[in-house]
Amino acid sequence: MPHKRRAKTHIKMQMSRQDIEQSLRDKGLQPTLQRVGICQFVLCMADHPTAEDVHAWAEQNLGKISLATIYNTLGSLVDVGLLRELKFSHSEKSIYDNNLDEHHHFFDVKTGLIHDIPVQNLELSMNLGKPFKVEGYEILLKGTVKP
Amino acid sequence: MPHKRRAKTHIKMQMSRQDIEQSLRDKGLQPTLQRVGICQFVLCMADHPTAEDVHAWAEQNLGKISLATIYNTLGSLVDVGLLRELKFSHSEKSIYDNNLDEHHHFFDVKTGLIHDIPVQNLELSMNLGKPFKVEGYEILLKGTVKP
DNA sequence: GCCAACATTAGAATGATTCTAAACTTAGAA
DNA sequence: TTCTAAGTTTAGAATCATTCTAATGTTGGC
Ligand SMILES: [Mn+2]
Ligand SMILES: [Mn+2]
Ligand SMILES: [Zn+2]
Ligand SMILES: [Zn+2]
Repeated sequence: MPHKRRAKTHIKMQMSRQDIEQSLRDKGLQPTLQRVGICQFVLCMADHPTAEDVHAWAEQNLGKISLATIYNTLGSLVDVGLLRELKFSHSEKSIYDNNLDEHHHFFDVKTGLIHDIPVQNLELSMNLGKPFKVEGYEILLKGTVKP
Repeated sequence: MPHKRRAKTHIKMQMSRQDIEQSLRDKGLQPTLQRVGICQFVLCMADHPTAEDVHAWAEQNLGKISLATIYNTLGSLVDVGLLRELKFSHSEKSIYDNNLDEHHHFFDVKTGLIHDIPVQNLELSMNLGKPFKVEGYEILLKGTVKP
């Protein structure tokens, strides 16, 4: 049964430039200007952005930057585990998730926005045949969110 | 709570050529040779095939056929509700589902196969904040299936 | 048989993402 | 410092599933 109390929701990590540079070094990535800039957005400000979103922000805030760099950087961040890559049926674009806690998602069909749902807020019970060995599951809720 | 008894699983509809032709007419689609052939596979034999799978079967069993026809036909079948189109995160390709009952899916990480899970076999309870109005959900289980 | 509507087709176009190969930049070592 | 190798960025080409285009073929009712 789900908890009665509302679970504390993921709070966006507030990181200084130095924190970001250190995180990158810790993961074996050089803290280049482009990477640090992209991280500021993708780790601290953005909410499930697409590569296109990241590129738009970067062009606006860091000056001209190649789309290849956006993809390279997002790919590296995913590889070292600072970011997750998700794909949903309603779009062909990947979205990047800075919430590293295990969680599910809610798709707002009106706005197209994705909201995080903490695992504690959902409970799944299953009754499958013996042959099925479940190792994990993803739940995508769909609906609308009140203003 | 999930039922104790195992739900009867979706049985693949066995349709004669005539049945298929009638279904197509009923939906306002001309029962062309290509369409009927594709339906034989995609409605009666296949299990979550990709467009590529359908094309391979069709080339093999119907003779030369354009990929565009495969996509056109699958699209029409989806439009009239004889088929569903699904996309999963683990692949960029759409898969087509002839199970029209509401159901969830199990992804076998070893074989890459998708299995249907009747809705009665899963029960989801949720405890979300007031602003969320849930209109539906998709559950994707992942794991392996015993031989 | 004739025609308009509908289908099929080859190949071009699209769009997200990845690759290529050249030009930069960086971190150390000397 | 200077040098160099490794790592990074970049423009543009390539990839791949899917959609579009526009020409050709087929059908069903008259
Ligand atoms: Mn990736
Ligand atoms: Mn489609
Ligand atoms: Zn998330
Ligand atoms: Zn299915």
